[in-house]
Parts: sequence; structure tokens; C-alpha cells
Amino acid sequence: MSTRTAHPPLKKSEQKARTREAILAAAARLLRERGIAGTNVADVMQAAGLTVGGFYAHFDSKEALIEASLHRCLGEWRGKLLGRPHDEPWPALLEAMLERYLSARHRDEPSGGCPLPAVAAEIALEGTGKHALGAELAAFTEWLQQGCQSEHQRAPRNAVLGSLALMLGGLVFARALRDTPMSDEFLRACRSYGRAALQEMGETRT
Amino acid sequence: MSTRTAHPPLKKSEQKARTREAILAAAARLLRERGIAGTNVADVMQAAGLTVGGFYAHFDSKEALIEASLHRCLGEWRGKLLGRPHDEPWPALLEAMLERYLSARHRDEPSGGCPLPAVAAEIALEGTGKHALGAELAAFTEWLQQGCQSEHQRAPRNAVLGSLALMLGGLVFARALRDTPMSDEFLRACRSYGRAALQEMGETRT
DNA sequence: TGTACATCAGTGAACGCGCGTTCACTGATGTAC
DNA sequence: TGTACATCAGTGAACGCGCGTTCACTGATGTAC
Repeated sequence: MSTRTAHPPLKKSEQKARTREAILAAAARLLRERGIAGTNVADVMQAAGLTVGGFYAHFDSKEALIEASLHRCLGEWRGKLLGRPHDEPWPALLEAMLERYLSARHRDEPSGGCPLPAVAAEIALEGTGKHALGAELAAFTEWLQQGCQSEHQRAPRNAVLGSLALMLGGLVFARALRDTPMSDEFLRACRSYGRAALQEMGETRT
Repeated sequence: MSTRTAHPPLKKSEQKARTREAILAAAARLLRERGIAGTNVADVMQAAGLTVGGFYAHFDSKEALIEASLHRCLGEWRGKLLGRPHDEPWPALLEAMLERYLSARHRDEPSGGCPLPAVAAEIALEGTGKHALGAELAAFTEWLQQGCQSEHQRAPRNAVLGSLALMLGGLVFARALRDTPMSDEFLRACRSYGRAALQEMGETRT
């Protein structure tokens, strides 16, 4: 709303682009909190300070919004997960990622976190969002493997993919068991499990 | 249908109990294929050879059906995952479980498999089914830890919970990336990742 | 510069469909006498 | 044993609601002359 009455007044096309951004941002937040099925077009538009009817001037369908939002969302998240580039060997790098991902904070605040725990299973069932997921996951794993400086070895693909699966499964269990002792237990166990795997993989590769 | 006209004719109460079983079985299959949101009451009843209206003579609500069906479903699955009791040390036991779970067959045939990949994220988001999940997961982990014969050591809880999370995450990714090279890659990587973790955990505990 | 018209982002009501749930009804089984 | 009534599992249509999508309309911005 304030963006639309900002000074100096924007050109129409600029304004439309900004609105589109607002819709994408609102969708990204709702997606992480409620998943795909739980995110309805009217709520997204309301969260962006608009009304339903205008939606189809920006996107062809809800599905198109989901794909676009996931692309954006996963791309941003990629950066957040590791922060600035580290000069560390890959086991330490992946371990730090596990710690951050499998934390009580991330479990309890989905809106600022990774969209995949809410969304991955729905993509598997319905197919909506699979292009975004495929593309971003390919980019992410490649980026993670190259994330170490050249003096260190490249992280093996098994270690990267395995860590991602462990993170997803662990967080889903932890969220499903919220308010249960097993929730914290899962987080702790998965961090320990990942550390063990990475240590073993680091040793046998060295 | 054939169950209802079977010889000798059944008492009314027996008949009703059988119908309830048929509904539960139909729901269990659909749940694994379509998840909770994708499983609608009318389809469940049709799959059980009945019509919608009769549903509420057996269950109070869709939610009650989901809880009951998941309880049943997860309980049966617990047995299938390990088959008959093994006389093996726990790392080998869990490794065998990983291999079976993270297989192309399991990825491609959800209807005969574990309901969790389709259902766990929805439980985390909506809450429907969380009682069944909590109870069955507690029973399952305890049972897995005690699954080895007394001469072997009891499997550490971290190894059990971590393996479950890895299995869930790995299968969800593999299904979401179906028809993509990364799908098989995820299955292979997760099996390897799990083996590494279990080996490391087995060594440090021994 | 000023005026008349065109464009188009956004509005808000309505449509159509799916789905959980309800309900009057049916017909076979079970019970009372 | 036979007859009349009660019970109740299952039927199928209807209700109500949520939600994705459409559409006639508005009013501000942009353009032509």
C-alpha cells in the first residue's frame, strides 16, 4: 500500500513490477507456513495489500505463481543457508549447514526458513513446482560442491545429497511431532547422524 | 461387494465390522498414493465398494478416519520393513532397512509402501494424524532398538531416528524428482550416506 | 500548454466445481409375542 | 412356527463452504493532437 503511494510517483510499468514482487514475497511467506494447498490466491493477494481480481494480470494461474515463488524462494534460501563463502574443508561446511538447518529455531519459525519441508511432499504428489525444485536443487548441489575454496577438495555428491535428505526428513519429523519430546530428540539425533556420516565420508576420501 | 453377499450370511454386527475394515484398507491405500488432502471420503467409500452416505456410520469425520487408518497402516508397515526378526548386529539391521526403503521399487510403487512420505509434511502443517504418528513412531523406534537379539548391543537411538529421517527425506526428494537423473542419484547417495553414518556410529560405540 | 481519448492496474462480485457433511429413505436382519 | 414391528447398515441427493478463475467496471496514468 505504502509502496503504491510512494514519492515520487512511479511509472505504470515500474509500479506493476513492484506489485509483482510484493505478490511473490507474500506467496513465499505463506508457502513456507502453509504449503501449496494451504496457500490460496485470495490470501496471497490480501497479504500483498491487494484484492483477488488483480492476480491474473500478473500470473497465468496459481500453479505459475507457485513455480515462480519457489524459484525465487529457493534461490534466496541458498544464500542464507551458508552465508558468505567459507574457507573451510567440506565436512566442516556441511556440518555447519546441518546445525543451522536442524535447529529448534528453524523448526519453530517456518516463515523465515526453507520452503521444502512444507512443499516437497506436495511436489512429489501433485507435480506443481517440480520445475522450480529440479532447477534449484541442481544449482544448489552444484554450488555446495564448489563451495569450498580450491585448496580444499570438492565435496562428494553423496555427502551433499545425503545431507539435504537428512535435513528435510529431520525437520519434517520435528515439526510433525511438535510439543512432543521426540521433536527435540529428532533434531539432536539427525545432527549427530549427519556428523557421523560426514566424518566417515571425509576419512575414507582423504 | 462380494464380502457382503458371502456365505454363510453374517450377523449384522460382524458385517459392519468387516465394512469398517474395508474402508480402513481403502483409505490406507489412497493415503499412500495421494496424501491426506488428496484422499477424499467419496473416493475412499467407492474404493471400498460403498457410497458416500454410509461413511458417518463408521467414523465421526474424515479426520477420525485418517487417524485410524494411519494407526493401522503404520503398524502393519512396521512389520514389513524388517520382515522376520533378525539375529544381526544393529548396523547391519538398519543398513538392510535403508536399502529396502530407499529403493527404486519403493519410490515407484507408493501404494504398497510407507505412508509417511505422502503424509508426514501434511501432519506437520495441519495436525491431522499427529496422534497416530506420535504413537506409532514411538512404538517403532523402541521396537527397532530392541530388534536385535540380546547377544548384540541395543541400537543407539540416534542411529534409529537419523535413519528414519534420512529415509523420509530421501524418498520424498526421489519422488519429487521423478523422471529426472537426480532421482536415482538421491536414492544412491542416501543409501551411501546412511551406511557411512552407521559404520561410524558402530565403530565409536564398540 | 491544454483537451479528449486510450490504456490498463486493480476492484469486487459472481461463477463453477470439489468436497465434507447431513438427511430422508430403503430394505434386509433381528426381536417380541 | 408365524406375524408384526423395530433396528440399522447402506443409499443417493442435497447443503454449505472454500477456492480458483472470470468479468464488467473504475479511476488514474499515458498519449495524440
